[in-house]
Amino acid sequence: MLETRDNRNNPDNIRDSAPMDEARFRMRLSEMKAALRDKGVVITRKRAKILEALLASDRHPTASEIHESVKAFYPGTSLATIYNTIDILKETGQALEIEFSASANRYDGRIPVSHPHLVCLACEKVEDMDAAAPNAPLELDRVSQATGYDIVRLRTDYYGTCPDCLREPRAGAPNAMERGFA
Amino acid sequence: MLETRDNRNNPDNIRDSAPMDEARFRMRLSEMKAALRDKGVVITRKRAKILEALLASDRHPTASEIHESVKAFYPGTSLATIYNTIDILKETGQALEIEFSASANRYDGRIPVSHPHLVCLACEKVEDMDAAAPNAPLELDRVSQATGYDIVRLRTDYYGTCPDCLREPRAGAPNAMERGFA
DNA sequence: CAAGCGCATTAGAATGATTCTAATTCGTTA
DNA sequence: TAACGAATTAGAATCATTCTAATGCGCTTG
Repeated sequence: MLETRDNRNNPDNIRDSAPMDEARFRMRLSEMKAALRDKGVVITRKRAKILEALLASDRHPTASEIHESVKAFYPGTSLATIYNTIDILKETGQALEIEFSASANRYDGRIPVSHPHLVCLACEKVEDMDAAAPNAPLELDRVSQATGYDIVRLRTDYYGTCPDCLREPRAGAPNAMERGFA
Repeated sequence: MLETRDNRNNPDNIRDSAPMDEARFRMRLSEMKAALRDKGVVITRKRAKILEALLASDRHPTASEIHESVKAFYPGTSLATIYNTIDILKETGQALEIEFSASANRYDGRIPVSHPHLVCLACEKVEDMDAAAPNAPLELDRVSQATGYDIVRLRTDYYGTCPDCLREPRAGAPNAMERGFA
């Protein structure tokens, strides 16, 4: 019966923060490397670590978070290298940049096509939301048709307070909303 | 017959860059002033000019564009005052901030509830898109229900090249996409 | 194996939007 | 008119990101 599949009120139906399994991790990693090689970009050891750091984190990491991870293996690594590699990933469509003006940009290498995010204004967590929901390519086409623009990507993000922060509002820490994070 | 109303392929159906008429301008202006007064905020002459500058422009102006407008009337005005006033507008839900990390934030005082935008990566134009389309409050509720978040606003923006820029690509100017604008 | 070329990487300076600071001025009310 | 609090100011500070110019490293070719 249909009823058993109706789980619309189950948060897990639409929030997607599951850790990436080993198989998917490796698959995505070689996909990314292949895409870079196709562009004539050399996969150095540092660059490989950057890709891994990006994929390993379920936090939609910032450039400096990636930097920290990579420095654990290659202490001499410069932030500039992280930004350089991220630029290449963006150019090749292998990573998504989620821009913020009041805090550092976040990066998504796991799902490289436009998809919605949930952003917690209190703890600055960024989660994927139901990656399958809107069919991005279709949507880009539809809007291109309707507007005369040549639309290449879209951004759909929901801002609010996550369940964790609703449950235990941190008395201490200055909250992100006050600091203008959005 | 229905056919005459089917203008889905007409760009004007979904792009909304019409200038604001006098009546709507004045209505919105007093709405904003009322909202500020309710909060105990004094409407000084400078603040009034800031609100007007924000409403008068169909560009979704930056803070410094507003600053320039206001300085035409009150030359001594400081940028800090613009930012202060914008902050109050944000707090009272009277203006929307559209954040960019690679260029200045843009502000929308005309339609203060979440609605989609079209962003041209070449000329950095920001247009409203069919303001009526998704019912934001409803959508916030739906996503709150589904995720357990308390969602307070959403961002839906489409990035690409506008019809003008598709027609005449400017050979000279460094294009925004290359400069990382998004 | 040696030489040379070009990309990768680096440290640190530069940039630019935004926020902060501490002092001054303005508006309102008494 | 005095006095208080809010508004405003110039300029310094901040912070993520980009730029610069020099150095290093890995490949290829001879």
